[in-house]
Amino acid sequence: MSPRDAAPTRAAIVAAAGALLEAGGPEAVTLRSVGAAADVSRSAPYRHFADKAELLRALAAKTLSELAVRIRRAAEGDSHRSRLHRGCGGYLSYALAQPHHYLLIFGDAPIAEPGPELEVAADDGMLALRELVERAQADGELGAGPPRELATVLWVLLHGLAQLQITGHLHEPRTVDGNTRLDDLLALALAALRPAQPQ
Amino acid sequence: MSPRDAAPTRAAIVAAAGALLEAGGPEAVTLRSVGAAADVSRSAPYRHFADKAELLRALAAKTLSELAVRIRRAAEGDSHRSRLHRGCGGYLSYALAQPHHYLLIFGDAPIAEPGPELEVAADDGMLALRELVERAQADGELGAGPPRELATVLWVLLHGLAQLQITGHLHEPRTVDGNTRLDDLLALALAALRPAQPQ
DNA sequence: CGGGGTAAGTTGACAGCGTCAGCTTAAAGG
DNA sequence: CCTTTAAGCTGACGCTGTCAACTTACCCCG
Repeated sequence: MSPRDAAPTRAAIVAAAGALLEAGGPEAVTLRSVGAAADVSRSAPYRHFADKAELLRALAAKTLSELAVRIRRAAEGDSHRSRLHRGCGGYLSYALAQPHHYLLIFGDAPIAEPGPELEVAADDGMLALRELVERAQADGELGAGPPRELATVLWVLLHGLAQLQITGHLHEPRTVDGNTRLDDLLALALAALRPAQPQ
Repeated sequence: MSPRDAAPTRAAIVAAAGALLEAGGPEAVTLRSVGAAADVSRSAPYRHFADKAELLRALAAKTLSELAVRIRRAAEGDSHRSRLHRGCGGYLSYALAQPHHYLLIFGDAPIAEPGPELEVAADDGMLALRELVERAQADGELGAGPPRELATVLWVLLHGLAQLQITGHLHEPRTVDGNTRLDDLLALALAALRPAQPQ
């Protein structure tokens, strides 16, 4: 093996971890299984990452930047729903399509040291939401207020929906009856945020 | 030991698990440490619970019912803030005071089989939020809409705030500058939900 | 052109985890 | 008093993340 081309092996390890996470959830991602899937030994990742956590952080950064792309792309669509609604729908559908990846980013485990890569991705994600808020305010779909903080509130709402839906708490005992779908909750929330309905 | 008084040992085990969780987080709660703290051996819990997960579920039910109490108690207070605001503050302050217990209930781990105890507690919690919504609607602090679904939206918002604050994502890169506190975000969100501001 | 130097990769080992099997023990009932 | 029953204990297993020591293959410099 060559001491100069460490990058491809590193990429293979991250890719293998991502595939295992998507297929079998967090508990399927062990260093041994990742090594086997990337055709290296169980402790080869330690040459590229200090830690299992650091490996997962590399995965999280990739997913997070993808999320921002999805929000913007969804907002540009042309369904009958409002632009704000489309952007939020993009957030949710991406989160629900890759639940394990989403929870890797915004789940329980606190991010000890974000690292520059992850910070950039997180900033871009928040920027995408902020753009959404500013356009919605211009369109009169959202009331006045500081866009930065309103974007955070919107994020909090979307994250709550995504996380509770993924973990199944939204369906649990009888909080949401079978007919109330996630998208209806989103519509209801956005309607409640709409300012001063002109009758 | 007596074969008829299994209850006290069971209670001691649950209490020990709760104390360990609060003190040292989830990874401090191992069956071995729980056993040691309850003065039994490492596998004694298996006489009372099928599983480690079942032990934790017993803990979750206790915490969840306590949460409903806190919401109602906080709503009855008499600060200068609105009743809705006080109730929401009660939810958040309880979640942040016992972050590990909160994440045990509403964190990443999906609840496989809730069990009747947990269902009752969850129903009561949602009822407390629904009462809050209905009173707020009567006071004109919240717009019209189905109380049940609006309570779910409110819960989603509160959970998003609590979970992101606990995990540290809210403070992360630069989503919320140092001065913006959690309570300000709550106030902003509730203000955005207030219908048709006069003036 | 050949021998270090360097870093990637491998294997062996360790402690800690959840969990199960088999044993011991103590209290209750006939 | 002796049998039954269930609580509790110890030993063991496979799994995990992680580290240390070793091997190997490539690059650079003399």
